[in-house]
Amino acid sequence: MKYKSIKGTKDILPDESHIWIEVENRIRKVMHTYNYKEIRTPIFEETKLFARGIGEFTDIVGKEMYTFTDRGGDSLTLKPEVTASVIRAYIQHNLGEKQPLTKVYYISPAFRQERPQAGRLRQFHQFGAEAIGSKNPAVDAEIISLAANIYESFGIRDFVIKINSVGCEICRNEYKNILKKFLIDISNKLSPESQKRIDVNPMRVLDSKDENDRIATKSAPLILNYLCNDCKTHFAQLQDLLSFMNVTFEVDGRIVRGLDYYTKTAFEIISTELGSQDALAGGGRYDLLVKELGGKDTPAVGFAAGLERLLMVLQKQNQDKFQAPRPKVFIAYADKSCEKIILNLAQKLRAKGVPCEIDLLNRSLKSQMREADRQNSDFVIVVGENEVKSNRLNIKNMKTGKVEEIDLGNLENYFLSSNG
RNA sequence: GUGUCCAUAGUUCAGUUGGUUAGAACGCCAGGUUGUGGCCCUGGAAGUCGAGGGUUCAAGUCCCUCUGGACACCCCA
Repeated sequence: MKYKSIKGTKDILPDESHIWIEVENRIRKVMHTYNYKEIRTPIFEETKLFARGIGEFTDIVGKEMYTFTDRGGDSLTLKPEVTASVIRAYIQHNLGEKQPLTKVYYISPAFRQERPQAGRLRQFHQFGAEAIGSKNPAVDAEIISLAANIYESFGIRDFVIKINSVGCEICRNEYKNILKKFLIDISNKLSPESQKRIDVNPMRVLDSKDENDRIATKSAPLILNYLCNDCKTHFAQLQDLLSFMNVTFEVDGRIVRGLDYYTKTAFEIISTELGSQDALAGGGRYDLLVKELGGKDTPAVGFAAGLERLLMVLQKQNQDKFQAPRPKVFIAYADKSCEKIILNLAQKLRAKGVPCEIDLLNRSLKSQMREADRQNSDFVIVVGENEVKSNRLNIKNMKTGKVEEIDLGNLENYFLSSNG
């Protein structure tokens, strides 16, 4: 085997592509019930866009981006997440001038150069939504409910919604200093990894998976107790609204998002079914990003979710059987001389939108029947001398085994009526 | 980037302390007398044993390097 797909990438083969198509369509359907419209942005952007948008010192920008120089000497990057691109498009096309609130969603590949593991690929797929233009906590609530609704629409119930507020520029910085002091005092009890993080990103220490870190930070100050009045009210209102909307959630003061641009609301949807990579979706409010990227000061909320992780949960729960496309009719020939006739019949049916298949390998009738069975087609028509002479066709129902005889002229009608 | 385990037909796997032409199941192909699938029966095709190097009379089996995969850390979707 000479050529192989790149490490951490996967082919979606014909046997499974229909599942992706169906899942994507269902996601679209829920998005549309909330009146979000699809936006499609290029898979690569100027490197600076992500460095600026996501944050120079995040892991994503620091070590995970697929960055290259094109022949013109420009530094380009395969998008590691989609929000920055969406906001770029929002600003570039002045979407905010057309209407005060822009509600968009996306289903898109994303790229990060990490070591692959369960639920993590180098090219993976995200779906998500962004509502740009309102600071109303009702939008936060809508985004969270939208994300949750997508999972529910697939019959998935084994997930937990965790929400937090990471404050704004003012109260977060004050809190960070208080937290730093606390962490420095107990730093000898922390893991080496966490010790390094005290300066760079102290809030991340609270989110550590290390058992000892968890114990050591049990009495750590949580940001929820240090929010300014504005952030505090916003968070209280959000909880109130979610309760009114019958969205079940947990408040978790330790949630920190990996991207720098979040303000106020941060949330995660965690699967209780998956392994180590159990985050189905994450999101929150990012009131500073639009301005940061050169637009007007515009508040926004959004979420991003992993398509592969949704598929993993679906597979684990064996929730849904997605039907693959299949031919309704298989038209076989009894002998090769009838090939032209079956081509013609297939042509007629296809023109009417009836999916059908014929043999293209000069196979025996037995083989054709086997093929029809394997293709899971509903009906088989065998064309031979008899049919040509009588102008009548036998239609075999493959489920019941019964055969019905019709006039050749009624062929299309037969499949367009209740049988079709 | 770090760690652990792994790599043999299309797929899932056997393959003894190194020893002849590397096996099975499923799948695939063809048949089982006239023009009808599934079940069953018979036969067939199919492997550079991940790649490269080394040890040996002899390597799928032992050693090294690389590549890829699985899982975990880090981080995230």
